[in-house]
Amino acid sequence: MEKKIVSELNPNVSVDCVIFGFDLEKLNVLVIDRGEIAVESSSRLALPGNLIYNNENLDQAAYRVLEELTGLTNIYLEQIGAFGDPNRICKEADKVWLQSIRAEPEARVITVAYFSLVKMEDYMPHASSFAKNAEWVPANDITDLAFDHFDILQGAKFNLKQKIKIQPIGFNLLPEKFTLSQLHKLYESILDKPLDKRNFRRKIQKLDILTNLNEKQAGVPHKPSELYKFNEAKYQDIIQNGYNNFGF
Amino acid sequence: MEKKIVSELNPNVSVDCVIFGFDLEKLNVLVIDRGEIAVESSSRLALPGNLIYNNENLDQAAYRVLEELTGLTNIYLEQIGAFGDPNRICKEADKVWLQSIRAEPEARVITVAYFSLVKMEDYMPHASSFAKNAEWVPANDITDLAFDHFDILQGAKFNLKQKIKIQPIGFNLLPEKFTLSQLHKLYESILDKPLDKRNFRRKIQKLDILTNLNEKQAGVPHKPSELYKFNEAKYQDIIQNGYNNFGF
DNA sequence: CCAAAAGTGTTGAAGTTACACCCATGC
DNA sequence: GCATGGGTGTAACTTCAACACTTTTGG
Repeated sequence: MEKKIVSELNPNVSVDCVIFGFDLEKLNVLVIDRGEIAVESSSRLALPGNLIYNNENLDQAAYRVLEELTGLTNIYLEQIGAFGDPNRICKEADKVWLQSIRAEPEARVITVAYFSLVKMEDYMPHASSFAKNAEWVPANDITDLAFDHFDILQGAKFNLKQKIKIQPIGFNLLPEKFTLSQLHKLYESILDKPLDKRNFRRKIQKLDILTNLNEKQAGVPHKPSELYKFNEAKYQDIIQNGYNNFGF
Repeated sequence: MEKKIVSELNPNVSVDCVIFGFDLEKLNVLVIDRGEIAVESSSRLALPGNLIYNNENLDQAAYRVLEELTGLTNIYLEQIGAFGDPNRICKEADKVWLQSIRAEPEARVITVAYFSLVKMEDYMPHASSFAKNAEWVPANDITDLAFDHFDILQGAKFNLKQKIKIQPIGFNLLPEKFTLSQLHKLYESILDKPLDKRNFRRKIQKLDILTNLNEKQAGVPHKPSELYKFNEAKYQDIIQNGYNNFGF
C-alpha cells in the first residue's frame, strides 16, 4: 500500500495567487476568465491557482503557478494564509469547471493563498503570446469570483495594506523609474484613502530609499516631474533592521 | 470511483496549535511530550495538532484539537499560515512517531498553524485528569521541536507580537482580575523588551478598556495593587472601529 | 495665456521618551 | 523598620495634520 508520492499532484492542497499590478492610476488584479462558464456572472473570473505537487513546497508551487501563467520569475510573493471550507465549492458553475480540470473534482481541497506584486508593464496579456485568457481587472471593480476567491482577494487587499505600512514593498509594482506622484498614487490606491501630498513626500523621502536620477519626465503637458529609482541596498538594510516609523 | 468524503480524516492536511499561556511571569507554550521518542532531545516535544476531517473547516479543526487536548472551548484562536515542506519529516524520531499515529505515515502533509491564547489557570495539566502528557514550557526555553514545529513557534511568537501592537488580545492570557503590573509584565514578555512603567500605564489606561474594580490585592508583602478587569464592550468597539494609536 | 500637475514650509497639536521619589503592606 | 513592589508628573523632543501658492511645461 506504499504510495509513490514524488511528482504527483496532491489532490487536497492547492495554491491561489492574487497578483497585483498598478497601472499608475489604480490597483489591478490578474484574473482568469473562465469564459463559457456562468455566462453573465462576474464569477466567470477566478484567481490563478492549481494543485501542488507532492515534491514541491508551498512557495515553490506559488512561484510555479505565477511563472506558468505569466512567464515571470523573481516575483515578490507573500503567503496570506490557508482557506477552504468544506463547502467552498457551492456554486454550480464551479462544480462544472472542476469536473473539467481536476482528476478528483469531488476531493476536499484546502488552498494556500498568496499575494504577489508585479510590474504591470512586464506582463500585458493582451499584447503577449503567453495570454491564456488572463486579464487585468481593477481591484475595486471585482465584486464576485469563483469559489471562495473573493474572500481571498479581500484577505490579500487587507494584507497588502498592513504590509505596506511596515515595508516599502510598493516598489515591486512600479517601473524602474518613477515619479513621486506615481508613488503617491500607489499608496493611495493600496490604502484606499487620500494622503496629503506634502506630508507624503516628506515622509517617503525621509526613509532615504529613493535615488534621484536627476532626470525629468519628457513630453508631459505640465511641469515635468523628477524621476527616481529605488535604492535596493538601503531597502535591504531597512528590511533587515526594521524601522521605527513608517505608518500612513 | 466516487469517494465518500464526509467525516474522513484528510491524509494531507493537518492543523497545529501554538497555545500560549502566561504564568504572571513569562510566556509559556503548551506542548506534547512524546516521551520514549528521541530520549535526550528537546525534540521529544511537539505542538498539539492533528489531521483535519473532510467535513470540518480549518478553524473548526483547530478548535477541536484544542478542546480534545484541554477540554477548553471558546478560546482565542488566530491562523498563522500554512507550513509544510516536502522534507519536513526529516528527523528519524518523527518518522517513527508518525508510523505509530498515522494511517498513511508517508503522505505529504501540509499543516495550517494557529496560535491561541488561554488563561493558564484554566488548564493545569499536572493537576488535571485531562492530562495527556501535555505540559507548559516557557516559550523562550524551547530550542527545538518535532517536525517543523519550531519554525511554527517562531512564526507564532512573531504573529503575536504584531497582533498585540494592534489589538488588546493580551487579556485572553490573564485571569479575570489582574493588576496593571501583571499586564505590564505580559506585554514585556510578548514583546521581549522592557517597557517604561509609567508610560505603559498611561498608554493602556488611555485606551479606556480597563475597569477599575476598586478592590485590592490581599496578602502581598508590599503595597497592594488595585485590581482591574477588562471591559468587553469597549473592546468590541475597538475591534470593530479600529484604533488610531496603539504601538509599543 | 491657459490648463495641468510639480514642487515647496510652517504652525499648532498630539504623542513619545526619559527619568526619581514617596507609599502601603507583611514580616 | 525594612524590603518589596505600587503608584504618580513633568519637560524636552519628535511626529503628525492641515493648509495655499508658485513653477514649468505643452498646446
